[in-house]
This record gives sequence, C-alpha cells and structure tokens, in this order.
Amino acid sequence: MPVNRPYQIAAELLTKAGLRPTRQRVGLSRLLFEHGDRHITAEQLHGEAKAAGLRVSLATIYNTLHQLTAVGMLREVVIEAGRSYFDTNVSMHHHFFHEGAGWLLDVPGSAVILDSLPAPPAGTHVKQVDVIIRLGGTPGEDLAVPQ
Amino acid sequence: MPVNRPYQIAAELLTKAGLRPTRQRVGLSRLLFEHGDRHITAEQLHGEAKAAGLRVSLATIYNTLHQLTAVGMLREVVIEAGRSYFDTNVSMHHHFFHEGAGWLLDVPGSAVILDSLPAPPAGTHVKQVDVIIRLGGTPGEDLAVPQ
DNA sequence: GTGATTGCAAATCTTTTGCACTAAA
DNA sequence: TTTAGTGCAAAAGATTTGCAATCAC
Repeated sequence: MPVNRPYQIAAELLTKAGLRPTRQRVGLSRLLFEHGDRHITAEQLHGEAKAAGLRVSLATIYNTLHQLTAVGMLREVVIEAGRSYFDTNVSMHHHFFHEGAGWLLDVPGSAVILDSLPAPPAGTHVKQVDVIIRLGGTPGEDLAVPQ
Repeated sequence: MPVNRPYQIAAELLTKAGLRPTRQRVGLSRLLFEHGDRHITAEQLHGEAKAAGLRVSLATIYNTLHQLTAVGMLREVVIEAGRSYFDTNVSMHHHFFHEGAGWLLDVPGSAVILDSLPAPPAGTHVKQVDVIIRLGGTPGEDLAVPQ
C-alpha cells in the first residue's frame, strides 16, 4: 500500500508546529500551502474545502486559521474593515491592495525602503510594520488580479 | 439674544462641504472637531453624543461618519478586523497601533521616509500609502495612551 | 481511555438597510 | 411644500462560543 506523501508532509509540518495533525487541519494545510503564496479569507477557504471534498465546519476553519497564525505559519492581513485575509507568505513583505476589485498582491520587503522610522513610545516595542499601498484603477480593469 | 458661535462655526463647515447642517450633524461635528486630533469608533462617538445630551441614533452616526469621510473631513483607518476607526487628522500621516491596548497614535507623515516604492501594476494608480507600526509592550503598560 | 478537536447551532458584534416620520430650505 | 435626513427595528455578515459527539494518541 503506497504512502500518501503530500498528506504525510503536511502532517509533519503541523506536528513540528505543535499542532495535532487532524484530518481537517491536514486538509486545510494542503489547500493553503501546496499552491504557493496566497491570500485567502475564511469563507473562501471553506468554499475550497467543500469543493475538494473535505468536510470542515466554518468554526474549525476559523480555529485552524488562528492556530496557524499563532504558530507563525500564516500572517493575518487587515486591509478592509469587516474581513480578514490570511497570507501564506510569512516573510517580510508588504501589500498592494486594490479597493473596488478587492485583490491583494505581495510587495517584496526589499522593494520598500523605510528610512527614519520614529522611535516607539516608551515601554513599547515595534512588533511589525505594515505598508499598504492602496490602488485605484479604471472600472474595466478592476476585475482581474494582475500578473 | 447671543448667537451660538461654536454651533455656527460647525454648521458653516458642513455647509461648505455640501452637507445640510442638521442638529445631529452639527452636534457630531463639534464632538469630533473641537478637541484636536482624535481616533474614534462609531460606538464611542455614540457614547459621547449620549453623554453630551445629543440624541442621535447609531444609524445616523454611521451615516454621518461616512459622509464626513466622503467629503474629506475624516479619514477611515482600518487597523483591526471588524472595527473601523475614524481619524480627524486628514493630513498625510501614519500610525502607531498598540494591539492589546487598542490605542492609535498619529505619526507625522514627515517622520516616515518611504524610498523606492514599487511601481503599481499596469492600469492602476496609487491612491494612498498606509504605514502601520504595530507595537507590543508589557501588560502593565498596555492601559494608557502615551503622551 | 482520555484529553484534544470538531461540528452544530446559537450568540455576539459591527455595520447596513427599509421605511415611515421629521426637519431644513 | 418638497426633498434630504433621521430613528427604529430588522437584517446582514463575519466571527466567536458552548457543549455534546468524535478522533488522535
């Protein structure tokens, strides 16, 4: 009987991160991490899971997204009030965001040079710097994600 | 009979912006703009209005905040999923945000130097660049807004 | 087994909407 | 007047919660 390799690999990643590799967590991890960098909402991931034949409740989607964020495998990106995106790219980088079209595009950390950041107030320290480049465009071009 | 000066001033600002100076809009404008730069949520403004004896429904608070944003008198700041802050400072500037404590602090636009922003994708243009400096701190220091 | 995880449905929280009523011009 | 603005209560959307059933170890 052949071993299910992709499943094993995803399961190991979870175990290394200290998360028990349940059927749901492994399935969601595969959707998230086997197809390169992505920006996804809970609702979208739920849809993909359903389409892939993975039975997962929305509550578990939320739990899993937050657990993966807590262990550093995902990064939560807050761009629009009332909706969270989860980014599978956890390296230093920033974002283009097209209001109207609603798409997000990574900007390599190296493409933005921040000079002279102000010192944080006493008793605090900088945890992260988010740069969001908000875009507009002509209506006809609002539909597709570039590249 | 003496004229209610502060009321008149707020009413004129609204009129100049093309908004009919209703009792509610004038009252809210005074709460927002007579006390320097502020970051406020709809719920907070509702509370202040009630405390000040201004009868306004939450629906009107939302309407007014969005109208003031549309005419450029407020700026919406998206920092946390599921909650919008409205900033009375509409000049070019950025933000410190303390997760945990939940406070926002303005960073003058001149205090952050952005070099080499990447070119926006074809067919789009940059509408705004938001820099959010996320802070952490020791629990005891999480309660007060500095300065 | 047994403790962690999941699913479901209900609850919560913020924001929006529909529409009759009220007020500004 | 007459048209814009308001309040209310209901609706909508995203997310969280409580708890019994289920699963990984």
